[in-house]
Amino acid sequence: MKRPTSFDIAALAGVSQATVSRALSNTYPVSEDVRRRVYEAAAKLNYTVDINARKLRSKKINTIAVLVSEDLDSEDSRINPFFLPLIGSILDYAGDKGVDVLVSLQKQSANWGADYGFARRADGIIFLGYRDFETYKQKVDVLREIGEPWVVFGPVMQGEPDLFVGSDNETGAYEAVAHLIRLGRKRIVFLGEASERHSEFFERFKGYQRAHAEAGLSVNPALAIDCFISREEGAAAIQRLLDQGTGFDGVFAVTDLLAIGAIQTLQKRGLNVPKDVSVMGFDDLWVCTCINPELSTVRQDTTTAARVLVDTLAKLIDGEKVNMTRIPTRLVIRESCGG
Amino acid sequence: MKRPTSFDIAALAGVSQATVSRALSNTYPVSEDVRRRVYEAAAKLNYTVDINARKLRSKKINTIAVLVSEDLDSEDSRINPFFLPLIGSILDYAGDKGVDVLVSLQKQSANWGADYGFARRADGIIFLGYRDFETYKQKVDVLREIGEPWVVFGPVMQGEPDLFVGSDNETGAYEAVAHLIRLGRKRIVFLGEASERHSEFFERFKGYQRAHAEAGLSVNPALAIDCFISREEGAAAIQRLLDQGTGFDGVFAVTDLLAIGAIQTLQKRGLNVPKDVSVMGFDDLWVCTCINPELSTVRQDTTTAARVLVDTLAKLIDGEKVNMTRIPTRLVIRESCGG
DNA sequence: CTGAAAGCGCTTACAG
DNA sequence: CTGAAAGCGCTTACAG
Repeated sequence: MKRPTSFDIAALAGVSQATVSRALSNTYPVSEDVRRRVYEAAAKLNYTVDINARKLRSKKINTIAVLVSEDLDSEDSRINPFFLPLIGSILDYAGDKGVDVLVSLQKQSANWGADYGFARRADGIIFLGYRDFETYKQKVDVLREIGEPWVVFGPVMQGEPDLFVGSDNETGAYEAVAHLIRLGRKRIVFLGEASERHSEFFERFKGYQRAHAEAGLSVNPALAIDCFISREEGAAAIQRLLDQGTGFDGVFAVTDLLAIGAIQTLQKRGLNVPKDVSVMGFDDLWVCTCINPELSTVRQDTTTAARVLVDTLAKLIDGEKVNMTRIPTRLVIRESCGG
Repeated sequence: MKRPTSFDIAALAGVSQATVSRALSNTYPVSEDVRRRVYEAAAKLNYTVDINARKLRSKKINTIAVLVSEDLDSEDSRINPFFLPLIGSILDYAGDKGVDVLVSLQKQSANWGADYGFARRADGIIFLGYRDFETYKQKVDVLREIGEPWVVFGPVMQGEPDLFVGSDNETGAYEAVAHLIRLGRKRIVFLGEASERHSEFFERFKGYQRAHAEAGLSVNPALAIDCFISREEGAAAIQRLLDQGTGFDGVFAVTDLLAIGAIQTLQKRGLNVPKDVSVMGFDDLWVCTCINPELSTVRQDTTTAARVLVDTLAKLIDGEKVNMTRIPTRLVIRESCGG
């Protein structure tokens, strides 16, 4: 039983093949009577348009690729948990728009050739993942050369002054740290990488600085702990600090994962959170309300982010100009910071 | 600047277009000299094969669709967290095999037409998500009719005696409950749906029963609490039990999410886990080690599951026979069950 | 090992 | 609103 083609439908409906195509694609006016006959014939033969022929002929692919970079830090999950609801929302929103989504896990080891292949599987690419600037730059340069639209969530991309989709990291961090200061915390650890290689974290560091400056507090360099984003690194960093005897009464972590690692170490060392140390995270993973004490954090709005990413990419695909979009964050106060 | 075609490469390399195709697809022998010239020309023009033309002409799609059913229970995440590492592993493994993966979130509200469209976007479909049997049956019947291969992770599908890919739920549950009994627990709650509508949970109930039977213990029907899979439902169920005054000293939950909800309620009511009540989950989400006490659980092997799903689907696509596959689970003992 | 040619199943000007 | 016809960019018998 061969799969039916539009010619089979045409024969059954008593119209030309071209008319079948027009009726089924809803692009040209077709008489109501013909339309019904075509749909009935299609239903009877279980016919669906061959998507590959349509894509080839129309030159519209109607598919976006989501390239998620593998997260080698974490123990078992290969994708950083923050990106999971974001991917879910992208699937959701793209689904509503009738756009297919190809998802690919980008291994650190993989050469760019693999991604490059996406250039004709999708109209554009969304990059997700905590990669440093250099990694993105390489990939993005190739895409620029072949004229393939792309967008990254998170970092500010050099050489693309108008293109930014990400949270308002500076304000989010500022509000979080200002809250800790308001609670009376004076020696607040900054847990994360404060370098321009990861601009989203660097912006959070700037918010941390501004909150201190506005409160007339100086930033103690010994409290800025350079580490990446996993729970293990958060735990290890706090352990080091404790071992050194560096005193602190607050922790602002650039990810919830780091904050959770910090809390686990603090508790293991007999310290009370939030009594002895207030802890604040960033992201608002669903895990925040599973742990004890529940984690205060800066919520990133993944639903809005997904919409903005998909819409921005759609504009780029259509050759339109895009605007830099900073998505507002929201401070979520729970048990871990006391007060 | 128009995108180059195989004719452009042919002209540049001084061969026929057919030879370009053969050199680039690695399907027919081509002389080394010609091969090099073709690859050089392709590289120079940034050429990649048009995947849509290839798919149309060759009739090989080389793509699988992962259809994840939306999880309406949980507060924010749209996909049950258990499926996340499984999806990650599918992306990983399929990527290694050179197969594209189309991921789609299936809304409960959506009509089947949406999925049906996948029939020609992908060679086959992997279903993921906790849906009851009736929901799957409907979809699967259509696929059977149009001859599209599919596979579901979890439930035993009626009418497909040879097709099963899932964890060995009965044994996993048996081992978990037997462990609780060995610790001296005698009144163990079964938290989850013990009905054939969800065969994976029903199998876990059978394991719960067998562990009791082997220990010479009778199963108390008042301790089998019918509830679905979210944290909220787990919390509410335990609350009801406590309010009723039904005594218990152990909880076996069919998902970690339920177990976490149970622990939160127990602690809120002033009970100590594991001193007063031992709690055991199922899945081994990464969250298990974030909470306090860390959750004992039955680990489902998502890496193996992903391989088996992709390989089984590949066999079905090739028209081969498949075997029923029960993937072994592993009991992971942590703080929450004491002992 | 290579070339000339047919054709995969659609969409879309071009006419009417 | 509808039909006849061209053609999207490949793969793959068919010959040599």
